[in-house]
Amino acid sequence: MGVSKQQAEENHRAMVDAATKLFRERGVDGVGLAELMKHAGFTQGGFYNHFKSKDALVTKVIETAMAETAEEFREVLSRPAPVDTTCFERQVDYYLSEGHRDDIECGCAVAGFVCEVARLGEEAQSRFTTGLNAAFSFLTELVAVRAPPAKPEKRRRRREQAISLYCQMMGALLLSRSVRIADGALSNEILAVGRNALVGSSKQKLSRRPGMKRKPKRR
Amino acid sequence: MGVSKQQAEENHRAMVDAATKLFRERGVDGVGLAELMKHAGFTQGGFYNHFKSKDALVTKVIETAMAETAEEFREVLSRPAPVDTTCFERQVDYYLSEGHRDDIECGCAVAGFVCEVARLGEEAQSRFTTGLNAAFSFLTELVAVRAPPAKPEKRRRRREQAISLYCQMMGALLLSRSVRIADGALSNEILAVGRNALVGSSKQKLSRRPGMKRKPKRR
DNA sequence: TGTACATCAGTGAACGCGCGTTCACTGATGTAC
DNA sequence: TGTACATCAGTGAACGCGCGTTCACTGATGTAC
Repeated sequence: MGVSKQQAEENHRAMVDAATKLFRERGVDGVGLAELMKHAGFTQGGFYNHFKSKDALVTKVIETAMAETAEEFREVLSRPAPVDTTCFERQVDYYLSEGHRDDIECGCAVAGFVCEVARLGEEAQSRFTTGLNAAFSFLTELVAVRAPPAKPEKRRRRREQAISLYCQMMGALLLSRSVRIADGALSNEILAVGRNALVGSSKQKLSRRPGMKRKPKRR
Repeated sequence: MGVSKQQAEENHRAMVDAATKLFRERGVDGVGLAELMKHAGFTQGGFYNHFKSKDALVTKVIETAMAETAEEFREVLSRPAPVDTTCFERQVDYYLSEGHRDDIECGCAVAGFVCEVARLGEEAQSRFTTGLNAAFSFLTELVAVRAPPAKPEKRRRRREQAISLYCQMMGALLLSRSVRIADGALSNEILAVGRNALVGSSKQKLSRRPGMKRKPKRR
């Protein structure tokens, strides 16, 4: 009742943040506006001062979550890590970590919404697609480290590798999450297999290249 | 109003079938019992003659869908296909086909429920996990064709390949489905990349093995 | 084999409840003078 | 700078609606004799 414009903006963000977490955890249909507003710290009537419908909120959530995921991808690379790990390895290790698996509320938005997005509004689907394309572009740059600097015409091949990488990482993350409660050991195995297949095999490929010896610092 | 036991069993199956399709299409929370019963050809009151709750139906749906998926996997291999394709290739080609992508109602149950299962009841999660393990076992046998008959101690390695394969196939299928409406070209690209990464690279590996020439019938 | 009756799948109305959305109201913010 | 007032974020009650579930009832099925 009587709130500064700045405060109103902060409150708006609180609603989006609460929705992002709750939607990922329980699905869009599994969360009511009253509960959502309560989580954000308000009563339900105020919702329509900020969004014209639940659908509009969903669109905003997808857009925000995809942007935050892009941010997270970049941030992973700036974290302290063993000097002998490549960007690629660090990304895979993060994505397929138990921490990321358990953090459904805040993890990769693609994994969080991939199964719901086809049922959401047109705008939400559009934002999701834009975000996914951005993620593919980001990874396309990243996979370059797996091979010698590629010629321009190899860019297409690198994009294929990036898409393939994302499919495998996300698939492993989702499967790992799906059995986590019922079979924690299987859940961990899936993560480990994913890491090994992506990082392990990339190292194998490097070390197996004819005439190339495994450098000690590459371990 | 007065129905033979056999008819009642058929009706039961009709309810499960309708639920399986609707749940995959719109999610468990997105389908009400009244609509569900109508799709199965009945009025909503009769539901509780067959299930003690919606949750019990969900458990039955997961169990049934996982079993049908296993059936489907086996059936794919018995379909007519070019004689020079391996079982592995046929499975990948089916899984990453546009037909399978578009057939959300009846396709792979793992892909259909993977994002929802962690929110479902304990029993449903248990059935899902059992089915996923069965799928891993099935694929473990299948990936053997990618390499020479493995020694017993290589079984672990084949299981890893199978899990990795499923992650990649399912990841590609889900991503392809998620952007299908908003960007059909990207959706198709994801499928194609997945097929190429799995089947293409396996052929490359085979053909690249030192001193081994590509056999014509292997194409 | 024929008759009487218990069973139970299916009907359709009703239950309380939470959903998304609307609305009259409040009162601090922030603008106009 | 001080005063008067329009704005609008937030409140909380209310709306119609569809949800999951319950229930009295129907009547063909299938069993007991």
